[in-house]
Amino acid sequence: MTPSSSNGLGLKKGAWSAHEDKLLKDYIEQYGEGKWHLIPRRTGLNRCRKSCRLRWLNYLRPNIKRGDFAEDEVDLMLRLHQILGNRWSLIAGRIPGRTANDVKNYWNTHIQPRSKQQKTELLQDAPVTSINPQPHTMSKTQNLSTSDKTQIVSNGGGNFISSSNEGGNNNFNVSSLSSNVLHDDKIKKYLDELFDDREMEIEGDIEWSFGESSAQAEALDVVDQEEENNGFFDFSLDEIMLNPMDSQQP
DNA sequence: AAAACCTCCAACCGCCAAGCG
DNA sequence: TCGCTTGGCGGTTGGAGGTTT
Repeated sequence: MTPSSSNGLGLKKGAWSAHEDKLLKDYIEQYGEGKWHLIPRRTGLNRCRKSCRLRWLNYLRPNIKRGDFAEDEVDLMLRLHQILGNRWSLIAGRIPGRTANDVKNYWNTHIQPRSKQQKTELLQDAPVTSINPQPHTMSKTQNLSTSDKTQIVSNGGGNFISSSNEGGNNNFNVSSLSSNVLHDDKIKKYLDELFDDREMEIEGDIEWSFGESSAQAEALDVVDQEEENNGFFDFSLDEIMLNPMDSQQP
């Protein structure tokens, strides 16, 4: 990535100049976000649509917070990552003023190295005992409405989700969310399905929509409530650091 | 003072899903 | 149904600037 280099199509790459920033900012203030493919044509910017979009989202957009992450922001990030994994855009949508790129960069530079180091030390100290997850069954079409008797509980050692749909056979449970069982493909698949389901509008009172930032916040308020009621997040930062979901990454 | 090394983060890349004709 | 376009995302890169030797 050399500054002011260009690709085969003659599009400029590398760092943005103040003039380019102004062109992009002026355009979006006039026409709004979206229609990224029109921006180079209308502004004369010699940049691809992706580059324009990224520059706006990560740098030019108003209310973007700069500088170090505050302790509460890091805390929130860790908790959300515990639930969502590397879904940086969802995590960022929950941390005001921070972009997905910010969150991802912070995680990769500050948290990941530390957690890996701790994990290595842990492995040296004691052998890891693999915990087999409880068998679970779950339908992709399972109704996750509030009428379900869904319980999220913590037992101190590990964090458990359990649920029972009294009317049907859709019983499932996940044990030790924050433990090494996350290596297990079945559990990972389950979590993927779980969150995929939650991203859809679910029959009932909860509207899970991760499309817009405000909606994301609303969706995750449910998680906050469960935290308050059930102590789902009753674990310390150090515990989280020992059990990151970075194991999900290939 | 300067070379080597390290850290941070802006930007790029490739992939995927949705929308549309 | 298929192929194309577009928007969006996560992973990765590499240059700039800071720190250490």
